[in-house]
Amino acid sequence: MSIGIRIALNNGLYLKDPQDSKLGKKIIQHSINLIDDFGFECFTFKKLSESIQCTEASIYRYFENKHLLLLYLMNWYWEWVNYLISINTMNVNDPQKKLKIIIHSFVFASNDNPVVEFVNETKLQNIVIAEGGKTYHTKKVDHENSKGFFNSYEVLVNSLSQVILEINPEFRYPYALATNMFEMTNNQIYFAKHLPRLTDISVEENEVNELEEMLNYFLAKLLA
Amino acid sequence: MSIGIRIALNNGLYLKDPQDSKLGKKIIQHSINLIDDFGFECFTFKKLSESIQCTEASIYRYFENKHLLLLYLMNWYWEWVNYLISINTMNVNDPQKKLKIIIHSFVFASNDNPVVEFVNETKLQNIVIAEGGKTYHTKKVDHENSKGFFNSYEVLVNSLSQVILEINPEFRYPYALATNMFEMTNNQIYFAKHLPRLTDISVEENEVNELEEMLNYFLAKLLA
DNA sequence: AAAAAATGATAGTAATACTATTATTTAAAT
DNA sequence: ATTTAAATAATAGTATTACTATCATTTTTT
Repeated sequence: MSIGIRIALNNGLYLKDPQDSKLGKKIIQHSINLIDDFGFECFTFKKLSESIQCTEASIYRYFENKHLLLLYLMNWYWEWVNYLISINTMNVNDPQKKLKIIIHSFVFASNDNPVVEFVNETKLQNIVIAEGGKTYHTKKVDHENSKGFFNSYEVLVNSLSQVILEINPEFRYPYALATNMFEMTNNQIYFAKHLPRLTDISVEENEVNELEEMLNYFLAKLLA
Repeated sequence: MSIGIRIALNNGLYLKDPQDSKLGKKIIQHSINLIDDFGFECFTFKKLSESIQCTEASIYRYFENKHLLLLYLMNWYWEWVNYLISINTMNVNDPQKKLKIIIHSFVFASNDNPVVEFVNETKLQNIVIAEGGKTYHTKKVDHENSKGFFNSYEVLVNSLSQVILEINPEFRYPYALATNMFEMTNNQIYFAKHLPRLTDISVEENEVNELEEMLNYFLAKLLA
């Protein structure tokens, strides 16, 4: 019955694949709602179980803890953006065009037609913006990295860095620049909403045109 | 007996000024050690009180909770960098030179001679890098911003953005660029240490020369 | 020496982050 | 359709966290 794609994720992220069951999908759906509404600190498996109307123990059969659930959501997002980029740049050869498409893909990732019915991409992007950094700012980062929990992000960064080098093979910091474009996107949207003195752009109602323009402006100067 | 400067901080950050007493200074000193060693998530006032050999209740007389203590430390850092920048750029008129000095000041903030004996600047910078974002990625950010808890960061960003405009008055995003230089600094140091595929630079033993070079490279291109 | 301020000692509570066990329901295989 | 297996519910329990409260004692200031 389901028409959507299935996002392939590192299976060390979960104990039981949430995409395989009704309850699993509800866990993803409701956790996205709750984290978006109340923030990751306030989010608990108890509240999630109340929201879903299941028991706490059932959730623990899918995810070891809330940190890994967040990392699962981040991986979902990274894979989703990878997917958008790959379908949008298919058959595009001009690297300048590719660059513009990549930027557009991740800046507007939340506006694209949702492909998986239990994931609200808009809310997911809000979570990436507000909570994403917490997945790797942990003492466990090295251990989790060794398990490949950040591979999807690295793939994303790698795609962008390749295009950067196609445009300017002399550019000395393709990975740093690629990473920075992603991080800057999240930061600037967040600052526009909460600490506006730290940015020049405004983001009203998730209208991110100004941000896209700024990223293109930065990249044009850097890669000239 | 104390020779150092006294860092002036927003008094809403604490219940009782830790700079005013022996115990207060110990709280700052030991919290820096503990957060650096074990991470902010593992850090509790219980562990802090054991480390200091005081009671938990005493710590609560200084700080409402560990989040505000972290925000206090961040503010300390921002003020410290503001101080470094202002003394290092005193009597410097050439904006290009000022820019270089500002960059050097915050990239090497931890290497400067410590001025306050109970604050280990190297460890504090590690905390800023690894935990800093957690201070504003909270549901309370708007409320705390309205109390001025991010003013010191805004002052920092403002100083840099003014120099950016002096160099290139046409540059369209001075605040975003300034903010991004600070955020990028922290991110790239962190990635070099933990997720090296996300960057091009290496940082061994807090040796950040490559980072400084990269920031200058980015800024030169952007402000040309 | 008296008063005020700071800290210690102790206790207690609600919430968090789990783990464990057994019962019941649902789905799959034969 | 029946048996078996898998998933979930129901319930209970524990150690830790993040506090708050009270009163005694020590230290500092006047």
